[in-house]
Amino acid sequence: MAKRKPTIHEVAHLAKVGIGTVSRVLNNHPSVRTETRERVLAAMSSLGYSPNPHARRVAGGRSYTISLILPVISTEFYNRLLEGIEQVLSEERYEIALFPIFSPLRLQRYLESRSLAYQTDGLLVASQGLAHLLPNQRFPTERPVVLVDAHSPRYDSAFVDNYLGGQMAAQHLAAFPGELFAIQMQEELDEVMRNTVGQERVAGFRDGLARVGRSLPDAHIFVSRFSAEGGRLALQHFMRLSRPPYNIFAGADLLALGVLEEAERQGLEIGEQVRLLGFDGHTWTEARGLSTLSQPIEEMGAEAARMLLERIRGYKGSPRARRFEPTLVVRSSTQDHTVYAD
Amino acid sequence: MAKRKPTIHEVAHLAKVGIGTVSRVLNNHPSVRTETRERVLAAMSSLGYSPNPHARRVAGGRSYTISLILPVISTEFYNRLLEGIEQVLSEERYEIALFPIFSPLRLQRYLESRSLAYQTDGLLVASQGLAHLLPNQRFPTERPVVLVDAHSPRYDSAFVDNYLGGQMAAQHLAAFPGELFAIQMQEELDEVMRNTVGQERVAGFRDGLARVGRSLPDAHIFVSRFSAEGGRLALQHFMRLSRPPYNIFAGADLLALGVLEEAERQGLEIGEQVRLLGFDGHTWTEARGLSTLSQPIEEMGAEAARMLLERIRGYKGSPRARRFEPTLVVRSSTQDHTVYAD
DNA sequence: TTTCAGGGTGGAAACGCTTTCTTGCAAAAT
DNA sequence: ATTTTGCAAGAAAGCGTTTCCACCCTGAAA
Repeated sequence: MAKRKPTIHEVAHLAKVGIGTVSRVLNNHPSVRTETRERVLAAMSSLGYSPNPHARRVAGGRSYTISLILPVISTEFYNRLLEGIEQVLSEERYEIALFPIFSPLRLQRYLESRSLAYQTDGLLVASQGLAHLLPNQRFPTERPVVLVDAHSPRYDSAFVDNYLGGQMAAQHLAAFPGELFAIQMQEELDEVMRNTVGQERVAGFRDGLARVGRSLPDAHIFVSRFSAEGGRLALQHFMRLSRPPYNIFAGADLLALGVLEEAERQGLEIGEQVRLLGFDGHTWTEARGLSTLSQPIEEMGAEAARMLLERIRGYKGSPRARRFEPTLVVRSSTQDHTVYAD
Repeated sequence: MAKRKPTIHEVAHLAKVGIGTVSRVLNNHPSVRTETRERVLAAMSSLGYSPNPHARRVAGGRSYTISLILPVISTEFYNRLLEGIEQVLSEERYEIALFPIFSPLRLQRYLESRSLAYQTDGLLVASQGLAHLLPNQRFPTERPVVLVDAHSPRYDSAFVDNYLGGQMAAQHLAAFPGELFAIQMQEELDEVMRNTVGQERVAGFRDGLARVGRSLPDAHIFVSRFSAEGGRLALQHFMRLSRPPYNIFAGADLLALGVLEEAERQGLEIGEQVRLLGFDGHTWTEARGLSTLSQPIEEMGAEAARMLLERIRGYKGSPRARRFEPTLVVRSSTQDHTVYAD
């Protein structure tokens, strides 16, 4: 029992070819006849074979695995990001090893050079404040590093312009009658987990409002942890401050969800007494009729993955920064039925 | 540039020994003379040598890595669990590869037999409903599997008795005057993410109350997502139902934190008008004076890790179940200053 | 018909280690 | 003095891959 995993030799034997040919099939080498390739692939799947990444690394210098370091907050966002990354990498038969940052301590472990995180072919880092923590702002590795949803002059990066998103929110919401409000994601207390995304979005909102002659009083900004319940508390808070209609920019779709829930509880009509704009563009927003600033999360992840692959393959240029812009998606939560001068 | 890393051969040559001896030094093999060992160590540090982990894994036939599959909810709990597991494994030169379940889709990928998760020496699975999803309730691997914070007759497991914890909460809180309330963690809608922990705790609470002749009306159970804000909403809800004092069993410390925050906002005194008992025993509860049912999370993780190591080393016995019990920690949140008959 | 090019393939060597086998040698036992 | 024991350490055989070289074809060019 406990039969060992099949090796390339067993595949070769079953397919009646040499091990060299099996290896060529594994690596998509062009000079393998289609008929041979198929026989080998059939043998592989019949044996349940998968190559040993460590042996690949020893022999060829590549393990066909990359590391993704990411925080464990805001899971829907990271889930989509992962999806985008995986899309690109799986086409190239790359695997992803995840390094979720559960705590500052755990992060420190990841940053030690002997960590498993550095034993792969490259690093994808999805954490804002992370680069700033490192000595010389560099990760302790010779292998390529690409930042995603973050920015640094040292490394390739792909990120969304959150400030711009805030401005777009301002432009959209300022057109409606009624007072303006914002819900901002609380910044983590810990330096290590620092995440300024919420700040950037609200700053853009405030500045965007200023540009059209409106101002956002500090009292109209509700700071909340990242949860739907936070959105509910925010609406309760706003209701104590003033009367409808409320024009609310929620710093994230999840916060907006709480506003929707609480509005329903309070009997406020969405699109009339409460105009609500989220941020993220998660799929469920469509069903809920929630207007939102849609981020191209998957594309951002895919682009980061592509840049990393290029680096792994030897590209040596200076760091590239790919900026993505959110898109305003208007739904019923900011489309009321009354008509006013336009 | 990029001079190649020194290998075991160069170390052996410099220290004037064979490569076998260098390897023995690396692996703390006892039969190396102290004098020889020191010569080898000196050679290593003078060359800046560090062993190639991939080569070790290929040659040794082991990956010196185990997989930990876990959900990404309730991060403090899992952080502590990880800590306990790592404690044991790092002593044995083992690394942990994490497989966080971000979504049902991602879980399905982990369960496919060709996943990276199965490229390691063993599996540690910290997810309640997971075993039930599998064909024949077995993971598609010949490697050893141990469940932690979960239970199944098929595999070794280490878990905390949540129902008992609920009963202990009942016994403690029923002694105080005033009405009784509970906050229960919402079950995930998704079958895959199913987590009955919240249910078990509240069920124990209800049954424990029944035993002493008290009952817990359904209206006194507030079901909330897992967030501090959920606790705040819960207290608001209870305040609408009845007057102080409130005796509240929060299904998790994080929910209790929200109750603390909201009580402060509402001017209710903890320990007097609000008696509050959490569940988990996280470290911050001490500073906040929160009574709680402390779970031996680290020990549970450590025990699971030990069982897995034994299996990896060839232990063949039938599945073992290790049950842990929570401990009641009484602090000021359930120690009021008034005196009544005891 | 012969020569040549080049695609397709098998197998040996290499990657950097661990592990087993073997030998050398000194101390203990006969 | 001879045999036995056991520890230390070198040599060599793997581990599961990639890569390179040599060889065999087949078909086009001469």
